[in-house]
Amino acid sequence: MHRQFSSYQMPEIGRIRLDDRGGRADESGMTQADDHPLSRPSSPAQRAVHDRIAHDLGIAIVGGRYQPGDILPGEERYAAEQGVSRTAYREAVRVLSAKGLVYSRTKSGTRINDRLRWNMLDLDVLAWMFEAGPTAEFLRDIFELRIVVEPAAAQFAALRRDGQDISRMGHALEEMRRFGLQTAEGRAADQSFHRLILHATRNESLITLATSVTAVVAWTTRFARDERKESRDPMPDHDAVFDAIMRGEGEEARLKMLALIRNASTDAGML
Amino acid sequence: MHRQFSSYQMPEIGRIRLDDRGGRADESGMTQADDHPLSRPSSPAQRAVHDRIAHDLGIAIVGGRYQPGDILPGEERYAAEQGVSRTAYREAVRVLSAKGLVYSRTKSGTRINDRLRWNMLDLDVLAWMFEAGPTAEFLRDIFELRIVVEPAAAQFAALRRDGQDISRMGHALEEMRRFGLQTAEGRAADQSFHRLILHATRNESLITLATSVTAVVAWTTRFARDERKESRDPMPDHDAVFDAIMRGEGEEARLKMLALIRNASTDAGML
DNA sequence: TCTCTTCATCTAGTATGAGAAATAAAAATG
DNA sequence: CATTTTTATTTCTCATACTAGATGAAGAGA
Repeated sequence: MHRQFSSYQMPEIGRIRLDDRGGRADESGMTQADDHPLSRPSSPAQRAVHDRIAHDLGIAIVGGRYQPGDILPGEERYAAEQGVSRTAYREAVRVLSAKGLVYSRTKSGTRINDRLRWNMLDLDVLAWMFEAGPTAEFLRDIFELRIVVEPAAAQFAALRRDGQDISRMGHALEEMRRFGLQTAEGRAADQSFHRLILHATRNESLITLATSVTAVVAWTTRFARDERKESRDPMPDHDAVFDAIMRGEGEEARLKMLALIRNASTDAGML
Repeated sequence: MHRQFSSYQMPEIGRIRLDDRGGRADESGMTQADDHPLSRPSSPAQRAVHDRIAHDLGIAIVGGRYQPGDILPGEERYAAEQGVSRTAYREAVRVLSAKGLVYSRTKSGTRINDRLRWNMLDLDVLAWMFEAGPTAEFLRDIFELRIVVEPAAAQFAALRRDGQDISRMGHALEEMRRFGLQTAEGRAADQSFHRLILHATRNESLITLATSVTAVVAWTTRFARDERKESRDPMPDHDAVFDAIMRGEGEEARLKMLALIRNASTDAGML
């Protein structure tokens, strides 16, 4: 047999996942260049065992090494083979079950659920998909979702933003203009701008959804960056969105954001 | 002190939650009147202990009895007070953690996460919100999301549906027309129609999202039903959506679906 | 007095064994 | 052949012991 699932073969991406959980609260989109992804005060130096197991199994499942209908190894067996306790394994299975990936019954064992039951928008599931090697369909699905969600968010933001939202967005765009997307500060400002739009929608479920979607987009574009030397100047698109939101023009904000995403996606090679 | 969280005070709604997990696969939206919500073959007669604990704590959290930043009772203490084992309690906490509701650290205890980290689109979280007594903002958020998602789904469906999709949708509409929304068969046909549209989008993340949204909508309208004796005839709206999808007119399908939802929502008293 | 270090303490995490409950499959019964 | 009973297997639950790491307070040093 082979040795182990070993999630440590992809350290770069693996680390990204951790950034999203357990950071400090981040208030609401200030633009300080706090972008050290590793600046967490004191994460448990080595991940908990049950967490590592869930990670390994999660990748194996979304990566297709287990198919829907397959049954996971029994508790005794897995614990013995992997040298962990049944407790840790069971807790890992509970996590997977909570995300809809598997379903446990006595006597039958725990089976992989049908993909329709998977919680595709869960941040961990998305991260696992990404680590397992995202399929073209997966990426297409997410980018389509982005095209659905972000323009709608801009529309709601245009109708509900207050003065503070406007001023913060303006500040983010200023910084973005000043530093450019080649610098970390510039990219942080870009992220802030989009986060501020989300915040201005006053819709928590929309925020949750968009957070997942933009995470995948960020992971994707992080590697697609710098393919062409100089891509299109992003500022006019952003200014147009900001202008529409500021003036409270919902439909216009939606269309401008749609244009922004279309341009950004084609520049990144997607779409 | 009070006795226990006791999720059994709301039997009707509590049972709804169970229907979504662990049913048979359901292939893809056939119209047979299989709508007995209680027809599951052999669910564990009484729910697992860790599941009940997760349920109780989940409701307590989303219902605001614990605020973000609060810490849950320690393992020893909770186990002693509630008469369960530490194991069961820990597994429940793992579930909540997997859904983003809490975050555990040694010595600090497990704290309630900021709402931004909650997995608002998780079916269980949504169900708990609903059981805890959905706030007006929560319902507004979900209905807004529905208005964003379902028209977009119709648009994609119009571009990607195949002959089988069309024929199934047509059949569903026939049954819906035949039985009407006053009967269980008619409502099942209605659900099938919407599910078939989702299926035709060929986008799994969209399907996952819409599944959550429509679940909440269904729970809501289940109680708002029959307020007015005879509401508007739903068939013309449905026929219009179907027609646009059949002809492959994406933008038209989007607009017709938007109209359908608007009408249904106003009839149900929402919006 | 202040700062840094050390250390006791508290809590979640891991491990193990033993048994209960559920259920799929086999066997017995009509 | 249908139905019921038994059997075997697997998850589920509990109890207990121990580990590890974060926290805060006591103590040492400036």
